[in-house]
Amino acid sequence: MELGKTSYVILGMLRKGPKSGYEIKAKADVSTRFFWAISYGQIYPELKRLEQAGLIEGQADAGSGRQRRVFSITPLGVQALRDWLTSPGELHSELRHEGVLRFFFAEALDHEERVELLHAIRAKHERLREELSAIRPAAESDEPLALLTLETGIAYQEFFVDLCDRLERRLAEIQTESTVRGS
Amino acid sequence: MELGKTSYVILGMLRKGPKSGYEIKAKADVSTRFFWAISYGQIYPELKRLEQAGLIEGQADAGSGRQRRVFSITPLGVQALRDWLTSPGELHSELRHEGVLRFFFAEALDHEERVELLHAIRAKHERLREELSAIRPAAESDEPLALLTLETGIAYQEFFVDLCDRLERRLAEIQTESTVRGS
DNA sequence: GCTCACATGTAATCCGTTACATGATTCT
DNA sequence: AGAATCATGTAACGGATTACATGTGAGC
Repeated sequence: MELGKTSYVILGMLRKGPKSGYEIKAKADVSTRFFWAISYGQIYPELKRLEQAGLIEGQADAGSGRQRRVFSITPLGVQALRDWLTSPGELHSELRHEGVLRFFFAEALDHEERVELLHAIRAKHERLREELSAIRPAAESDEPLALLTLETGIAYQEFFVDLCDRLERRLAEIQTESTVRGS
Repeated sequence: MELGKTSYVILGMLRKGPKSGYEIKAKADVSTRFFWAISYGQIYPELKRLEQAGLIEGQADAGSGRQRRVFSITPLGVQALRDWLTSPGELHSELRHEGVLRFFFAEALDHEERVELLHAIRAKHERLREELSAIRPAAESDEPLALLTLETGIAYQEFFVDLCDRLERRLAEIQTESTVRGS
């Protein structure tokens, strides 16, 4: 069976312990979401596929009062996860960033509007940074790599915040130049 | 008509001057690709749509020997571009980064394998940084914002290169701790 | 003459989101 | 009693990639 990256998100989450589809989503929303998002529309069908392939096993949850299926990873699943983690070849990575895209085309704007754009981008990343910082205390008891990844996420948001500040200064220089020369 | 971000990439490119679909792709491949990629499969159908909507105009190219259609942006198209550039609301941004994803799940690996993973991620971003640096000289004569955006791209790749170095050091600390304690 | 870059397009497919539908349990 | 959260799923849709098909012009 062909496994997509999403399958590995699920396998990886289950390797940390048995979980329901709902729990997988909840955990992903405070961790992998920031560099690999997944949705219910993928999770439930994929759980079915992975079970059929023998990589995970589901069982009706007796313990909790709720009616839910909890999935555990099988040795076969652990092997599939490990194989992916160590497989050579292209590490897929892509970014879709409307803010930078707009900035690239901002020659069509005037100075004021460009600055506003940078402020909007900055605000967005600051919000994300705070969101991640809020998660941090809960992650401190976690596995060390999960915490390192979270810190990476925070640093990533900070990169963009600092970037906006830098770009605003550069923009001011450009503006002064053209004003002095009189355009 | 509904315009997606891809439409604005095309409008933005045409605002810098008339171009064929092929040229739009070529320009995008050395600029917007790094934060908003587009493919031929989107470009040609979209050119048709934009022309029907009156946002661009195509004309058979007489000048060059080749048979191609060159598109120009119309005043309506410029307005649509400006409207998008200044529109408030969510700035879409998403990242899909297999390297960080793997690192998050690297608890399933041993120390050696984790370091190898970081090296692979680092190598990838270093390659991208060099790719962008190679483009730079050609962009120096360009519009200042295009150059600033390119520099942003270079800084972005550098962020990941530095990140890998930092993570490798952190990994070494973790490894030493657990070795000393004897696990 | 051959190869490479220029040039345009479409169809199949994949991946993922969104919206919807449904219902149980826990908390206030 | 009512709201919020837990919980599972599917169908429609949208966006984008890939592979394929086809042909021309320029330079070696």
